[in-house]
Amino acid sequence: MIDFSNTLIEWYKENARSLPWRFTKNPYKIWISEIILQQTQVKQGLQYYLSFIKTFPDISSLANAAEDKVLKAWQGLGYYSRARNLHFSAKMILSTYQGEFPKSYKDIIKLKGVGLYTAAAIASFAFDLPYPVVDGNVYRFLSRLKGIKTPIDTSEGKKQFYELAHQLLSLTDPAGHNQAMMEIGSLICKPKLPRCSECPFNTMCIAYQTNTIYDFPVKENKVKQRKRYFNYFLIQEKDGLYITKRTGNDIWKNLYELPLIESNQSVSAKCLKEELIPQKLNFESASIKLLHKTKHILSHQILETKFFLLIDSLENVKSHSDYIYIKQSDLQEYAFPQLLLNFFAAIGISKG
DNA sequence: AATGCGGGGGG
DNA sequence: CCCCCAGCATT
Repeated sequence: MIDFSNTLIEWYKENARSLPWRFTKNPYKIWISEIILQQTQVKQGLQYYLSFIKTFPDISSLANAAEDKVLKAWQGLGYYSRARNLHFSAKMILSTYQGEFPKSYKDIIKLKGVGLYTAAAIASFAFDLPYPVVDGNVYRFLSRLKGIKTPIDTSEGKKQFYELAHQLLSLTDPAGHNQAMMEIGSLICKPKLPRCSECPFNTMCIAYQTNTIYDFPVKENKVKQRKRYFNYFLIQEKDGLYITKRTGNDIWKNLYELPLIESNQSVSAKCLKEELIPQKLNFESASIKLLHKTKHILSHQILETKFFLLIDSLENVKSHSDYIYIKQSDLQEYAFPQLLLNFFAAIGISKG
């Protein structure tokens, strides 16, 4: 296995991308980068990393911030529980570890939002500890290299790939080895059109040698998408409008949005005006007009969304204690889901 | 073991 | 349209 690791690390030295989190041993910065890069590509995460570090340069600045500010820094990136967990864990490091980032794998993995992959990444990159990283890139690379057909999304598969990665891991340079495993998966052993001719392992790669690269990795789980119907209401007053905070265990928890009625099918303006708005918002004499219509795709939900301009008496609006009146110019102070940002941009009210 | 959680990109 | 991406928490 020494040969494998040496070849891998040599390849990495020649081909690694220059990325900001690769020039630091600061566990805080490495932590932030790893959380941002969960299920997120480098191209999309890079700017968020730079601005996040600028806004929250260290553990205490993150821990002492309001959650709204942390979510605002995360706006548009998705999987917002990552931001909430980062904030929670920063406070936890302050109170439990006196502000010093934990140095052992067993303490690192106790942080909320840090699982097997991220703990191994932080432990190896920041502290040179010999824990193997197994992410999507590594699954793909190793499954092709060894011709492993165990589905990667089963506990048996996870165990098998973790053990293989552990067995291959360099003990002299676990950090470089781990970076290299993911980088070769990302740059060479890509899902589509992998660059096998440039791969230093092509002569020993089972998938390449048997011309079956697209048979790997094997996955079992099928994702089903749920359809939902959102009806949003733009309620304007003077130079401002009403927004509300999403609570509860659903998408976009703790982000802001417009007053909403969710229906179980597509509904007309007439139906909203005559039935749903009186029923759910208690507005008896609202007049509404369709402004914008869109389909927003999440990985697991399809949101058929309509936006209406709603006009009603001020007393009715104000009776909703969870509606917050803000000036349009203050929209940028609040974190909105991408769906709402798209709407604001489409009708030209402010740039969030 | 199964499910929920965003959003962008590529073929 | 499809699948993929530096995963994790909850149940």
